[in-house]
Amino acid sequence: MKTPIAISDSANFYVSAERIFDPSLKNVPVIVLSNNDGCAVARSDEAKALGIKMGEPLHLIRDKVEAHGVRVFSSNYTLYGDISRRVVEVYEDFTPNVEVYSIDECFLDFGGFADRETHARRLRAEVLRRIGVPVRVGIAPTKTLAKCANEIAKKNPIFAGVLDMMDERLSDWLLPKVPVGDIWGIGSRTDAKLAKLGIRTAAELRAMPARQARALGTVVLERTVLELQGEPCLALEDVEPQRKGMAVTRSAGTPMTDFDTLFQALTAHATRAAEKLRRHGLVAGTLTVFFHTNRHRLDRPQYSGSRTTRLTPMSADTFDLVEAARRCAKAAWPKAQAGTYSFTKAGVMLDDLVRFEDRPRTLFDVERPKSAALMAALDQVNDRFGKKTMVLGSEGMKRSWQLRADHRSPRYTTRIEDLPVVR
DNA sequence: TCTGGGGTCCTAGGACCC
DNA sequence: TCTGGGGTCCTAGGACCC
Repeated sequence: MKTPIAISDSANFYVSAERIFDPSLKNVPVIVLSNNDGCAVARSDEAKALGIKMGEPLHLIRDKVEAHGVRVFSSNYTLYGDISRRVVEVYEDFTPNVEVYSIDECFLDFGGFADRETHARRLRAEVLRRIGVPVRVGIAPTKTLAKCANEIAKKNPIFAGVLDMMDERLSDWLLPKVPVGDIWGIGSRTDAKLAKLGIRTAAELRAMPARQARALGTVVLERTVLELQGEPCLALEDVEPQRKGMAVTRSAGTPMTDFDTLFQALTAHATRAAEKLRRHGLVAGTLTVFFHTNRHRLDRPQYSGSRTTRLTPMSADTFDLVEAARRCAKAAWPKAQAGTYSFTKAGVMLDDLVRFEDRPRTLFDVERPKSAALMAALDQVNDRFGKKTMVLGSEGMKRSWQLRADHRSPRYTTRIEDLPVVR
């Protein structure tokens, strides 16, 4: 039998977290707002019952909030992070392998337990007893099916928070009742495409040939179909991956119409981004700046600008990042139509992150990676080891050149004379 | 002058997730 | 008037190289 995978998620997590410390919040409508207090991002069941939607702007629900005495909170991510870690500790008592998927969701290796449902119910009771947060558990042979099971358990109180869908007869019976848009990985765009083909349920998507799925969407949709068929394409990742990028983005309180104002905002974002990098002990290899007009105002002229630049050397230095952001902003700024647009959102994104201690110590100017000498070196490597080989190992090398397989792979520094190690 | 195959790199943007 | 922020992965197209 295939290894059972469980996913456990907390119900209305931010609200549940707030309720731990304030019993007066029980059984009353509660919402938690997004960063700038703009939208409702978590709602208690009572708030949902009032028709408050996920992501709904606060200003559109003011009347409801006042009429029903909805308790409103700004988000407190420090608190939620702490609660989340404590919930994970409980999970770790119930399974050897935990993948922390998000602040309120974990995939759990449920292999080797004879009575999975009882095990899940015990886990559920223990999280509630020790932390005070209600969770729901879905179990299935693949992550996508486990998410389905979790979703079904969430919507149907009859399951009392646990659904084990390892038995195929059970998924055969349930998947026709799951709207295709509820499946993990199917967003609104794909949902619309599938609707045109008359595919409305998880069971119907499961029946789609993998090739057709790939043609209609991408490899992602193909994997979703295979996972629905019970073939695992997504492994349990129980080691925390090195993060690949980070971003600092904000909506502007007052729209920005001139370059200096935009650059002022971007300077603040780049400064915060540099601090964030250093806090995590990282340096970045790539910086991207973007800005765009208000997407909710289609009656006004729209513009979105973005520009990416390489940071050489890789850096977490505020000055370097601000300078790079300035270059990018200038390049993306709509000079010809200056004054036409008012920008309401801007951000700085950093990619190709590596730990500070792993940063390449450059002995030659990587601004000119295509210098004749480097190209000659690459050719020489290719001649020697065949076209496929580009990544040079690091054993016994003397630093002189930097080579890599592609722009995302790690860099290696070596001398042409010392090329024996090739992978 | 035209014709190529086989690559990498870079950029921009789409789609989805929580 | 006010409508989030921070991530991941994938694809396409052009520039450029030999």
